[in-house]
Amino acid sequence: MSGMNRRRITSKELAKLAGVSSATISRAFSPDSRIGSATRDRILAVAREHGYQPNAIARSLNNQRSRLVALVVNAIGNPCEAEEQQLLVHRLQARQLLPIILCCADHSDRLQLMRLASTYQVDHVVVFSDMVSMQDAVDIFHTTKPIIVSFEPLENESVSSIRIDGAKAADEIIDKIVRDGKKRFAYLSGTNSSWIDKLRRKWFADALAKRGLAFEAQAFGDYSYDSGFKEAVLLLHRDKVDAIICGNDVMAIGARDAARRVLGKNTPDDIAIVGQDGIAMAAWDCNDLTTLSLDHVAFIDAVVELIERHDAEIEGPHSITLTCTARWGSTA
Amino acid sequence: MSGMNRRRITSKELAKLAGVSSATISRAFSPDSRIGSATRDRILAVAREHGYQPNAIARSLNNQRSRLVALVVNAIGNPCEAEEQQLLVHRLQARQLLPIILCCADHSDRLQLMRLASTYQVDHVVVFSDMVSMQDAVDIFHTTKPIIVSFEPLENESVSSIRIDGAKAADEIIDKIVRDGKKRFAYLSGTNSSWIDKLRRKWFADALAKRGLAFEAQAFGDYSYDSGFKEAVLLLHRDKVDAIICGNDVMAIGARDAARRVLGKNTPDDIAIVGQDGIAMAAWDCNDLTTLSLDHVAFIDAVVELIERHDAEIEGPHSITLTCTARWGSTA
DNA sequence: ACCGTTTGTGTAATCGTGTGCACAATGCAT
DNA sequence: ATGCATTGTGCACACGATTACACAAACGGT
Repeated sequence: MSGMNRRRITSKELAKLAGVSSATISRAFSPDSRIGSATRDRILAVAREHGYQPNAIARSLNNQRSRLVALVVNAIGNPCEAEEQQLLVHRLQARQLLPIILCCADHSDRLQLMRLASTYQVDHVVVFSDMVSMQDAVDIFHTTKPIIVSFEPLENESVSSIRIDGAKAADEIIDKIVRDGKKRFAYLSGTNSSWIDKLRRKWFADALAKRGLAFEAQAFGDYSYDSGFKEAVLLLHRDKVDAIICGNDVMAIGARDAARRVLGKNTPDDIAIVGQDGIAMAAWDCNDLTTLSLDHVAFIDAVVELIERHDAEIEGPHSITLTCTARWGSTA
Repeated sequence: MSGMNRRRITSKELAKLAGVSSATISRAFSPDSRIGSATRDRILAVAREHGYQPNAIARSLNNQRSRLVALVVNAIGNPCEAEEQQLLVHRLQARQLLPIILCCADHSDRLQLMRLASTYQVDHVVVFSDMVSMQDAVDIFHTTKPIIVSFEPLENESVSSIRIDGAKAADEIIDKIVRDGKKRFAYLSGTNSSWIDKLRRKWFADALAKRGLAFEAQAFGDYSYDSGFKEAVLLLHRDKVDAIICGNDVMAIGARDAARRVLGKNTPDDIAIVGQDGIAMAAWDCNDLTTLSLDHVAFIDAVVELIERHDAEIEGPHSITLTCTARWGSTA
């Protein structure tokens, strides 16, 4: 039992050992299939003894279903996505689906990476990353309708999507900050080219416009703590803003640290800082961030619902909309 | 080109379209194989036109190599592992290997999960998690020698391992804290049953013993911020300790917050707090943690080296040892 | 005793590639 | 012109499972 056997036993060999045909072996492992219960028990016993498990690769080839799911993400470590990734992986595993992670952030040729995954005949594709275009995803996985996490309405027949709406929550947050007397707002983007970032910014810009205000400055980071820290120093020192809306929570923490450490300004009295995502870390005592938050569980529920709908071969694209809420901390 | 075609084209169909046999199609996609360059160009053109890519599942079945790698981890979100996971996934992708994540933390039956992955004939297995035993990993992936991230010397023929040694760094850290006048030490474990945790604790316990001291209290958390916070309150209030060594950085941050918030004690004057892992967040200005740190890049380099050695079919187990270093912050 | 149905099993085809072998065509040296 | 090495291509089988079909055995009802 222990140690390393060079080769894995096949159904045909097991068949010989159990004195049956390989078809019967297969049936022993298919829950509802015509087979004598005595035979099944005997086969399972012999199988266990020899460490036999049906080869999923061969089964996938025959079935035309791999039970693999491609998850296209920006990065793994980034907490904004990590909590959702963790939840989704858990839900997939419970359904006996295996996730293949495609990590876009540091891979030079994202399209080639997606093509590689598509050759593995993945059953589902979930695109979390805003670094790949919807059209590329559709073209590359042309037999597998992708599920796109989108912030804007996508009108594409070949895509199911989850839309996220934070307009109302952004309005509440801006309302509070303006009533607190802040006047000069800046937006700290996570990237300079992503449509997700553009839409998030629009939620806050609209809320400001409603009150006759606008962003007086804008900076571009890379969703990291360090970039939040560095850009905030510039915004506070050069542009003299007194409120910074950040593209995610991690940059917001960096910005808060920069304000406190470099300029000696504290939240929320001297300046207001707002994050986005609602990661667990934002609620830690040392951070206590005000943030535009999304219910991660509801979010992943929506993804799973789309996957199931897809599994059941219900035709047509489908779209689910989720709304963000404001989570209040002591930074705004 | 755009939109969704129900079925994927096969090599036989493409063969008909290009006026060759399916064997020639296959050769067109194999870099060094005897084929006329004119034929290859023509085939690749037709393939591109029809969106043909060879089916990796079928190829794997034929090749006996899947180019899939199973990564057995505790969780995805947990920053301790996330940085390394990110690095490793990047390196794998550069080698055209696809990672399948097995997430142990929240899955009730970890062994079944590993068995599922093993049916996909993964080429390599990397076990990061301390929640599965070495023997289970060897038994389940009996044709695939696993690579185990271990903290103790493993003498098993069927395993390659990476050992991590933090004894010297722990000694340096304890030395500093003792010279600062601290006397009552506590250890805050991440789990109550893991051998990784036991060994980490031993590094510090040995360093204390060398100075005629010992841990006066021990608590068990779950590697999370909240558990660090809660257990630290108990340790400080009930056991009156003045130094807490934590099983990872995240719990250390929780403990620091608890000390400051609940008991009004500050580091490093009133109490000393030490983390482990050396995650990026530990170095953030708001944390500035003293921590037993591991060079993540060197660590992943070692993993990749073992994978390559395994790929080249170099026989025999191999083991690489890495040493931790102390990273000084303002908490101890 | 006969017929229809149900049950259990084997045979053989299939999924889409890769590759050893055979063989024709070409190039080169004598 | 002959012999030999090289190149390019097709045929056919293997990889390891699933499953439609066929068929024998068992069973129940009249």
